[in-house]
Amino acid sequence: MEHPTLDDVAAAAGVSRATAARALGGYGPVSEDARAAVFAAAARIHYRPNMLARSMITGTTQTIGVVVADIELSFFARAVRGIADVAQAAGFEVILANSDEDRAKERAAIGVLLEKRVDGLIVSPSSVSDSGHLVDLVERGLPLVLLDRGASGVQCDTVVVDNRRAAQNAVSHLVRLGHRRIALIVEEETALSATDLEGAEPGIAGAMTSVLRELGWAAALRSAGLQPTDDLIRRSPYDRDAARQETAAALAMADPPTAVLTTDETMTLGALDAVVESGLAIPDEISVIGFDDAAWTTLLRPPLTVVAQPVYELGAAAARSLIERIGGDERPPRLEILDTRFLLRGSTGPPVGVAFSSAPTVVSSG
Amino acid sequence: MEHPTLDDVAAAAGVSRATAARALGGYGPVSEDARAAVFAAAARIHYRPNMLARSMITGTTQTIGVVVADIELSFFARAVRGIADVAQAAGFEVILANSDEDRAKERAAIGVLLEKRVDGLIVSPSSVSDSGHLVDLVERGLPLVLLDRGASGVQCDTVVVDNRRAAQNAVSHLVRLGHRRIALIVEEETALSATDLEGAEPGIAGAMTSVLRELGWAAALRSAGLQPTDDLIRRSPYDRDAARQETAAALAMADPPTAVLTTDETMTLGALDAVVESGLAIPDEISVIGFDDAAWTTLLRPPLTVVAQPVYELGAAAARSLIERIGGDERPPRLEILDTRFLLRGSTGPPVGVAFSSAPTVVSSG
DNA sequence: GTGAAAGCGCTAACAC
DNA sequence: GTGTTAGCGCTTTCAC
Repeated sequence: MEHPTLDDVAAAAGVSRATAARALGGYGPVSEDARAAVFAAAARIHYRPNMLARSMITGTTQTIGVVVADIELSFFARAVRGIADVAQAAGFEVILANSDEDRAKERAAIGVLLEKRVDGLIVSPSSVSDSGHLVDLVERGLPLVLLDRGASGVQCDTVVVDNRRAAQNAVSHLVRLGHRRIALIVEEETALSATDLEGAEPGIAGAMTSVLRELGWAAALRSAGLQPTDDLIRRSPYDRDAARQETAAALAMADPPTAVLTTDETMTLGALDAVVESGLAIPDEISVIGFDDAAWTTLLRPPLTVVAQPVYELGAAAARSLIERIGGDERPPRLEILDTRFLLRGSTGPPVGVAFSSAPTVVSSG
Repeated sequence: MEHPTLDDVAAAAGVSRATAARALGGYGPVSEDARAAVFAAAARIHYRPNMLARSMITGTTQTIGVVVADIELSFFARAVRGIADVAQAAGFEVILANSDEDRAKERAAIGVLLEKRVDGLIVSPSSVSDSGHLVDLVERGLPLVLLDRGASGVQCDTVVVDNRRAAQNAVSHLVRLGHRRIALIVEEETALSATDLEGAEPGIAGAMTSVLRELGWAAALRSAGLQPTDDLIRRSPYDRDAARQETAAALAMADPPTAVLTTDETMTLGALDAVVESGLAIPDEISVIGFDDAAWTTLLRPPLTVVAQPVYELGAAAARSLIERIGGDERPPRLEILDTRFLLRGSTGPPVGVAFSSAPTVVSSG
């Protein structure tokens, strides 16, 4: 039989459809004999409930939609694994869509997910400001959790790290080592970096991660009496080779940086390409701090000092929140902020000509 | 309105349900006026078709199930991206499940996917021999494509690379350089490596990739008159640190290898950990070839020589096949073999005491 | 404890 | 061209 139905089971067991449904569904009263007969029949004819039919009635599909920029990036791959594990343990499946940071793709993907009647959505929004479609979701009452970044005006659970502070800590470490020229290799924001950066500082989830990391970098410099000048901000298309070029340009300046911070794995790879190419010794001639603790960072000699995000946990936490919401949790939206860790390894040291000193005097003398 | 239905649209447009359906579905004859009215009404009340209801009738969900070992591994992340791109372009969504190479999880995942009535499945089977559940799928007529590995007795499209030959080529290169002690760092197969390795050699997709790579390694040695002895095969749990330990043990032998081949990224990371720890110079004291062209391999000094698989394309090809099958393609099952590339970079060179010679005499003298 | 029957939202015959 | 109608496979009253 192609797809045996409940009727087939009922017929094979010699009971009515209702009885078969009750037995299989484990609800309502069913006699032992009937139960046994139904289960035997179901097994015999390889019955599998049709979730589509069930979903039409119950209104739940036990499916969540996940929209990330690109599953190929290890950040999202790991986060999705966190989501999938929590979802699966709770009896949910995951439909995955890639947005490539493109609003139109994101909107389209969400549209399809809606038509498939997912019970909820986890989205890593491609824009902080252009979030009308997300607001719509919330207004319709569809459970939504934002992952990795916030979206302005969207009243829903959001799971992030404190990107600003994480970057600020990393740069402060460099400042403490005596660095005064600290470059930032950051992906350029297509839309709103400029507006976000002037004016009031966005909240913890009020901008794209790279913008917040840039803010943290700038804040650390300022609080050390240093200027986050334009020549130190190296904006690059989101692409390893572009990052390499920007970094190379930075290193070629008359007054080159003695340290660089990157804002994610792709930028780190490009920056290191340039550093390796330059022949500069790490950390003696140039200190490097990467964002994200990729597996390969410990393989380098010296191993790379990084800002590590709890990536798996970010996904898992998002899934947990979503499932609670699907379960009917009506509490006010939460902003969940997970801790980053600064992993001090070997790629950072005092700049040339500065003997290491734990005293901050080296810094304030600038 | 929570979820406006087709009836709501029809009512709002002042037509019957059938007309609304025809207009929205773009089939059957509809007058211009009616069309316009229906579309206007649909937009006004934010109508979205309920795919569940549609699927119940059409028998197609426009959804494919994908079961891989672990989306967190960059191999699968990239393959899934290939799948998702092709699927999405053809109007399909992807439901993702991780099996962790566990047959029970794989079976369970497929079961759920079946209940959700996916139109087809792409599976990276966790076992080559225990494939009854996959045979069932094929017998039921559900489109199935195997990714990265075959499964015995399963008559369906399979997309792989020639792992045996890829490994053989890599090792042959080392042999040509003059190496006579070439270790293999390979994940241990829980079940069937032993049986697979004695007896007749399995076909191109007749075993797990690591087994085939091992076979290739052994074949290359034998055809150079060398013995693939047990001390050179280093079987490790699938874990970076375990691979490091096995590699360290190999390097500590009285007669240590002068070259090592690994069988995937995780093994490569562990092996390199050990090599770096040992202080041996690459390639002067030890040559290394990795399997899979991870992004970081070009960052190392020297950059790593690797066997590169067309990972994205593997996924894309699987999705293409699957969608053809879903579309009714009834041709006999195909085995699609994509080409690997041997990327000669800096981590390979002649062994200590062997001046480089392009003549194979160095080899045959062994 | 069990069965008959209604109906989820849609498509697809089938009449008009 | 348009409307009416019968289901898809299931859950869930409601009688018995």
